[in-house]
Amino acid sequence: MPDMSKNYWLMKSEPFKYGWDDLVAEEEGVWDGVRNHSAKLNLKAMKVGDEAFFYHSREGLEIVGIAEITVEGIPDPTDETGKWAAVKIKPKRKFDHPVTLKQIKATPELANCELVRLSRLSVAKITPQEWDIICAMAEA
DNA sequence: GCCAACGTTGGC
DNA sequence: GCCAACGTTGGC
Repeated sequence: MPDMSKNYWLMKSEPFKYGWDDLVAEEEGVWDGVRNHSAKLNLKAMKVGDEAFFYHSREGLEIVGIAEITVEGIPDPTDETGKWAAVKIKPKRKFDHPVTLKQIKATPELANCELVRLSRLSVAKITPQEWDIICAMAEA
């Protein structure tokens, strides 16, 4: 069951740039480099304790695990203008069975999620219902 | 590698 | 303030 007291997200990364294994190796990573205003709004809305799916884009095309927000609302260290935001995350759980984009698209309840609708958005919001469904798929 | 979707830029 | 051109992202 999803915890209604927190928000759920999906963060995309290209595994050859920064993948799940890199986050695990670092133990805690800064999620920076976002240069999209919609994604920035999502980043700013994140709270410590929120959970996020970690999605591999371009290669893999699957949700590989869950990360947790450890620090919220920090300035993006890669940004000199001070306009962009970042958060820190840590790996929480790796999925036994990664959930692929294909599976998500084939699931009617998930067909309207931001990941599918706004394919270019690097930080997407996930509803508690969608969260629940995807977690269940990762167990199967 | 191609192309669709979307954001940004710049001329008017 | 509009819109065409261009660049980037990301699925295929």
